[in-house]
Amino acid sequence: MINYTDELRRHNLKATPQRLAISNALHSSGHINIDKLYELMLKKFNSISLATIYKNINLMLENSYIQEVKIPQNKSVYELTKNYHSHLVCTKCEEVEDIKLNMNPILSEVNSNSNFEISKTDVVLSGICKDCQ
Amino acid sequence: MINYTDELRRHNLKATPQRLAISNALHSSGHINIDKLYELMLKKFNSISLATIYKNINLMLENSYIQEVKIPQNKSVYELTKNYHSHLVCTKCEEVEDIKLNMNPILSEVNSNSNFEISKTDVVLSGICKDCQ
DNA sequence: ACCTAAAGGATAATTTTTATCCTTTGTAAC
DNA sequence: GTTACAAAGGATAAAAATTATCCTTTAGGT
Repeated sequence: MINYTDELRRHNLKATPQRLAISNALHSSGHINIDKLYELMLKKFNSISLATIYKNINLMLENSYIQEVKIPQNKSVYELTKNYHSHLVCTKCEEVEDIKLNMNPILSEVNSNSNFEISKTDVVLSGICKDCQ
Repeated sequence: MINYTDELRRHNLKATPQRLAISNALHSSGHINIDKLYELMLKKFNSISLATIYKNINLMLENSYIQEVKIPQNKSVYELTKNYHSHLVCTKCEEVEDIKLNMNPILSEVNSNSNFEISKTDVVLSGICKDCQ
């Protein structure tokens, strides 16, 4: 149970109990979608409003406290902002895991093929995870 | 104005005027979201229903006639199914373009780092396109 | 030309997300 | 520790996005 008070404040977010709980849910799940997050939060705060979830997710996104990961053929999941990484998605159990990949080969390939100035790369690799094989 | 009758039938889709028009809109725009597609279609069929757009997009996706591309911080766009490729998204003009990239460096990196069996890769590179620089 | 399953249009219903409004609370200043 | 106030939470309405329903029309095989 990590205390995210300072981390929230560093992103200009007041450290409310709901936000601390959301932070911990994101941390322990790694990646979670809105519905599952709401379910989890209801266990801690039996009267938390779905609007609170949405308002916080949006504010946390704006302040770069969290990131959205768009999953092919599925709902978006959210994660605490970390160093740059890519994602592996298991199409069977739907788990999402982080993976650090070297983007240089791709970036240099784009440079030589086009005049595009890349500022961000989003890579999602789908397949079957170790446990599901 | 390409005739997509056969191509539709090859994907078990009846060649209706609406579907032929959607096919051409996808072809000429390259990538388009639901709203813009609906706008375009209204110009051809002044009484086309938005439900028709949704029903067709979903059926075309199921039959792999088209593909969805999830754009970071934006709405999904749709494209006619083509050979595998990645996407460049301009964060200024929002245009999406295809780019052929060699995924082998990434795939072999995943192989050596994990036991994940990759079946699909989705790569979206965001930045500023040639025209917007 | 005929038949029938499938598609289109209109619209209702659902689902998802955002806005509103009032009460409560985190936090900075004293 | 108290106070003050902007900001956050909860309840709920509203809006936006997507899907379902139902009846009419039509594509495409016979």
